Amino acid sequence: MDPIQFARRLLGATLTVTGEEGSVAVRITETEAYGGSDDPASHAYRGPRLRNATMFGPPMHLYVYRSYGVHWCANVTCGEDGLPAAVLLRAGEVTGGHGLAEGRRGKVKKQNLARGPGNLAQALGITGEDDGLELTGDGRVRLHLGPDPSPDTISAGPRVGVSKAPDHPWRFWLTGDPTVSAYRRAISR
DNA sequence: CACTAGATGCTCT
DNA sequence: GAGCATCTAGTGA
Repeated sequence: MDPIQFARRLLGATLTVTGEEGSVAVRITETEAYGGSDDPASHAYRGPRLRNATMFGPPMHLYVYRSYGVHWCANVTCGEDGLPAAVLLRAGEVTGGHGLAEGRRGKVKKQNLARGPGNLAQALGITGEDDGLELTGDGRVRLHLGPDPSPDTISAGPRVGVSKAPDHPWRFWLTGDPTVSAYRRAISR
């Protein structure tokens, strides 16, 4: 599927991760689309590498990479087998397993538990070991798509933290949601 | 509140 | 050796 369409489709979806300590569920409120050889900001732009192998695999799988040495970031692949495309999960609202999420994140406001890609992955307990997991089965990580969100609740803007292709408005979020990350405040105005 | 700067480790040049 | 799909603490208004 086209990553841009898929990024919008993922808004409002619920991602559940079950570990030994229990489950944490997150309602996704912010996403970013990444393509393949046509997207200079994508990890897949320069072709397949060890790190991005999952992006070239089948759709509806979890692609996890390490960012700035310390953080994990979670993506959902959406391209057919061999065609790289993925959607980065940038922020969400914790809807289940608050205690577990708080234990992992430390003392932060509830709305900030899964605010930002690194924090979202940490609250859910996602690490590099989860790279390549299937999302449609009943495994450790499950994605539950909700109804297609109506377009007038979605805002779009340039992607965050990306130096290339800044003119691509491929970041999407639910308008006005308090859990959306705001490092680069009000962009597309 | 708004903004800046540094930590941190892996990947590619 | 540079450049990151980042986060937090700290400063100044």
